[in-house]
Amino acid sequence: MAVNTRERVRQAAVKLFATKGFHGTGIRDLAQEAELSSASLYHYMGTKEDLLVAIMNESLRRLLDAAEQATAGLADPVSRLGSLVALHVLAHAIQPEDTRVVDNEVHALTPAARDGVVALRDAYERLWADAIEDGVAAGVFHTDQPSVTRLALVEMCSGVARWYSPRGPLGLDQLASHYAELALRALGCTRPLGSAHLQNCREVVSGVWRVPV
Amino acid sequence: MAVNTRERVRQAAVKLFATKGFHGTGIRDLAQEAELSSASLYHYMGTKEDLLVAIMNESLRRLLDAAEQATAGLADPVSRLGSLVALHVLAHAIQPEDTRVVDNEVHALTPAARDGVVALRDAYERLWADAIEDGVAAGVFHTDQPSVTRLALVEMCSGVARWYSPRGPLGLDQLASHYAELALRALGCTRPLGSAHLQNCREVVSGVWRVPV
Amino acid sequence: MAVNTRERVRQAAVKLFATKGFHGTGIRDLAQEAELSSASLYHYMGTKEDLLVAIMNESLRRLLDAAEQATAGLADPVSRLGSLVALHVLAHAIQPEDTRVVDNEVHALTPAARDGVVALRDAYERLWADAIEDGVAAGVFHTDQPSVTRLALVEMCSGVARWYSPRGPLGLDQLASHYAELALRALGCTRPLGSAHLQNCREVVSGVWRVPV
Amino acid sequence: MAVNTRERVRQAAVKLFATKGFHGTGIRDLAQEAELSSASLYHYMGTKEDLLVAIMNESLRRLLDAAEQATAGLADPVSRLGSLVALHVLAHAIQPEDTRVVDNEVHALTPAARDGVVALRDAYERLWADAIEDGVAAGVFHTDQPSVTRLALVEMCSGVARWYSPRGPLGLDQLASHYAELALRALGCTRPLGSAHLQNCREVVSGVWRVPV
DNA sequence: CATGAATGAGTATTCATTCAT
DNA sequence: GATGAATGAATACTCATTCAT
Repeated sequence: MAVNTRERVRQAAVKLFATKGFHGTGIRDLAQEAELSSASLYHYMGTKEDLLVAIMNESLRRLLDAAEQATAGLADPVSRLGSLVALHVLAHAIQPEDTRVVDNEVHALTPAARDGVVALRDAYERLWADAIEDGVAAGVFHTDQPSVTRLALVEMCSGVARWYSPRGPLGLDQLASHYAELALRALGCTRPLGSAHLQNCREVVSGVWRVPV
Repeated sequence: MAVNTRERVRQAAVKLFATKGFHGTGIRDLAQEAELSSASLYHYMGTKEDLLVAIMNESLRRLLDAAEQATAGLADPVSRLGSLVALHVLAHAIQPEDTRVVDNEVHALTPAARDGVVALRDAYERLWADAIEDGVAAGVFHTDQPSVTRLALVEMCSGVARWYSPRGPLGLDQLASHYAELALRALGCTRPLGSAHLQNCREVVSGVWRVPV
Repeated sequence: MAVNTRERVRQAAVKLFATKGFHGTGIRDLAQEAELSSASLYHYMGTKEDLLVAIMNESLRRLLDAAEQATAGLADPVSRLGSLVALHVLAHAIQPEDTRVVDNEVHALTPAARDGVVALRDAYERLWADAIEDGVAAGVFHTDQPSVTRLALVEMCSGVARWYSPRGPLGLDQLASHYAELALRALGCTRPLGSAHLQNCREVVSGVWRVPV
Repeated sequence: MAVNTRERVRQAAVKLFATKGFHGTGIRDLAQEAELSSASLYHYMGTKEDLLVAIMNESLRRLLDAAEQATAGLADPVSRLGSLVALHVLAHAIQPEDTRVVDNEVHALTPAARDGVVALRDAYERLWADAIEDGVAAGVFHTDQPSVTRLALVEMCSGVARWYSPRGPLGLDQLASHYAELALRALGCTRPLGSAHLQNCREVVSGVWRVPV
């Protein structure tokens, strides 16, 4: 019971923080969404900011874990970067609210909390940076500003959380492979992402977020 | 004098809305930033939301005007899309705060105000969509999901407002041409944006935002 | 407990609205009078205007109920009008604050709320109008402007709330019968109100306002 | 010019204080109604309360003057009381806003200012009290509570300001003589007010308020 | 004469949070 | 577990008033 309630609170918070922003969400909004009194809410959370920090850390932790799983054992930079893109896109497509909270509400964090979030984010982006740098070194990627390119590609993929709808005509597979193609092309690479890698990403996502994908 | 004060209020609002969000910015924060008492603030604005609406509409209006100027008379889809990318990137690099407000605070708008903002945004994206569709029809761009591609590219370029610093090593020219290259490559086009078009974009930006670029 | 507190808030509001007017009464005055913090006040009320509306509707509702009870079954216009006068005067003498709020603060109401109050008021005055018209038709009252006369008499009786003090020399019985005499005389009727009817009014008042009279 | 403007400010204040109450009327409302900037307002008045005090004192002063003129030289209590009633009613019918301010906004006065207003009011009511007491002594009026009766009659007549409209079917003459009849009847006196006295009241009112009546 | 600018104190209302029950 | 009650501090915004120009 308690576990479920705690989860309901978390989901209410994710939904509202994503929709109205952290500062735009009142504790009473949260209570209503979670179908609890506002006093009861405090059995399942610390402060409002604790809730935000937990959401952000968990979301980023999962993304990082998933990215590590998806690229574990991949030597080829094209496969690695393509997998990172596909995974990122899939994650943002199936968890758009969590993602938007992570992307948009950093400013609401206390400096201390922000440091932890930024550290996770940096670790995650390191995976992208390594893949790109390795690809450039291997001559399969072509860019004279690898960092700028990395930032551009990550932002491109994160944007998915702002518009993708599972009820639209575009399937997750198409979406992910389309983005992988865009990214690899932008890196000057014509080879597409192998469908085995895409399939692998789906499985990782499915496991990490415990959702059928 | 009054004109200057009004402008100071606007700039304070842009800075704080971009940094702390609309709901995270108090009227007292605004007053302090504008070096006014909070009561005096109300000589220069309507409500806090009026200020937000004005900022958003002006910013989008300028972006749309600039985009129309930059592409006016360009028949070639490659030049048009490249110019849109360069212009978008330049605008986001020199006005990152305005831009972040427009991108992140739509949720804080009243439905009525939101409609106006969305209409401007749609008009702007129409320019991108036309350029991409024309390029595909002309066989110079290759994508089987033009709308998705458009969204991906716009998001990629908007991301600039979140990390670019004019004090960093990367110049505006390099930035813009790099993004134009990424975008054109992603569209399966190897031809780069001509430097004359880039120069034209700089001039348009310089005129519309009245800033030397 | 909660019920008592709610009632305490209501009484504080009645007292202050009557004494200083609705707009002259601050939420802090209310809180102080009710011995609550101003934030706590909002557990027991909606807005300040909600409080005013509730006070007005309840007061008028009671007056209307009492008037209907006091005249129920009375066929004789002299008894009916005399009873209405006595009842009105008694109500205004024992509830002067509620009454003054109803009489003086209509201008502070939102149009929507005003409509409801005016409807109750009209229903109440209808009772007076009927009694007067019936008396004129029966030849026991003499006035060629029944509506004007009704307004004059109601205002005359309402005035009691502005000056009567239970600590003064005049008892409630004397007060009520004196006004009944004034009213009946003004209507050209020499027959006084029977003491049984006066007694009946006292009982109705006592029941409706739950106060020994 | 200045004199006219000052008068315009006074009239704006009377209108708004009567309609929305003193505390419900803002200095900006006043400025708008007087077609002046709120700063300019202060050339023509002291504080907002000064304006209220002036309005009240002038209104009461005029009423007192008029009452003294109307009854000067009248020995007969019936004529005196009838004239007071007629005059009061006429004054309230043609100056309903001034009157409502006087009647309803006493609570908004500082104690010091209130004393002056109450003194004028007492002097005025003294005229009524004398006429009633003289009539009782002379055996033409019959009431065992002269003070209560006086209060009742004054309130009855003041009520006119709350409902009378010059655009309605009832003329001023009819109104005044109807009220005189009601009052005299209530005092147990069957003799009506002579039409010469009514005419005299009209002339006094016309002179004191400088309005054709 | 007139007013734009300015403000300290005030407005009603909501905030996140605690705690006794 | 759950919540009604409670509140100090904050919210956006308005007040009556002054004053330099």
